[in-house]
Amino acid sequence: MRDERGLAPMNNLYAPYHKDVAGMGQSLSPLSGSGLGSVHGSQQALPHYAHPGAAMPADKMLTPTGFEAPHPAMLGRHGEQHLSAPPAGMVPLGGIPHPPHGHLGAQGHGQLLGPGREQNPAVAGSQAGGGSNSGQMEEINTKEVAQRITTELKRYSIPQAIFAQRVLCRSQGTLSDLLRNPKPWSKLKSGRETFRRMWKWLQEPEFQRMSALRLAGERSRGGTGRDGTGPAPAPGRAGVARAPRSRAVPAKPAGLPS
DNA sequence: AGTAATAGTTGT
DNA sequence: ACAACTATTACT
Repeated sequence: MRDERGLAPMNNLYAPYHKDVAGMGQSLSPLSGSGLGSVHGSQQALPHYAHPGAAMPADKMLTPTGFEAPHPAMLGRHGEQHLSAPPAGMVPLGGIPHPPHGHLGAQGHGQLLGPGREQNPAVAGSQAGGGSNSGQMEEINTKEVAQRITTELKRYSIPQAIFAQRVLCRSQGTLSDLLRNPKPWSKLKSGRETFRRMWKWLQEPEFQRMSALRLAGERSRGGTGRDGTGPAPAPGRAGVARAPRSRAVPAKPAGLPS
């Protein structure tokens, strides 16, 4: 019985467009009054992606004017081990983004992290006081990130295996371990990459997050009946040759290996 | 049955 | 030594 948080398993698809999970408990953003509200509601203050001058009208949101390169799922899932300095100047990276709307407490009771092995410097809570560190990533509070990822995954019913493979390019076991036993940033060496990806994912807008999941995990079973993922005569290795820039949702690149 | 968690092992 | 993978087990 180690169940935490009363999750309402009403959502099957990772679609952000949850009608409104009203009745779900408190995890739902309170402001979801307007249909679109819910989408951004979850997003804690979106940093506007640092866009000076150019405002980002809603109708233009499809064009990620800000970043398109730093995408794990987009860059192919092969060699990723080496992170080459992420595009600087984007996410504000702040201590811990506590959602202003407060959907925190999703669980209701205390965190499950308690046990003991927590040597994390009390970094959390550095939110007040103009902590906006614009600039590159500083240290990520792995504990917090892990917690948030766990929550979000549950919220959308995204299996670890999917998230791990699609977004982090890791295996399920690895993710599970990382989420349950996050090592302090200072103690991480190369594992930072993975956490960075998680962080990055959290920072993305809904549709983009889902895109990442769907991009690589296009596993439609039946449904429209048309999808080249069926037979897939062994794509072999490459096959990741998609257009560099797709307008609006890239749709589906191709079947997914693995 | 599906998903999450753990163990044990391997590669860098 | 760290990070991650696979396989296995446990739980829902």
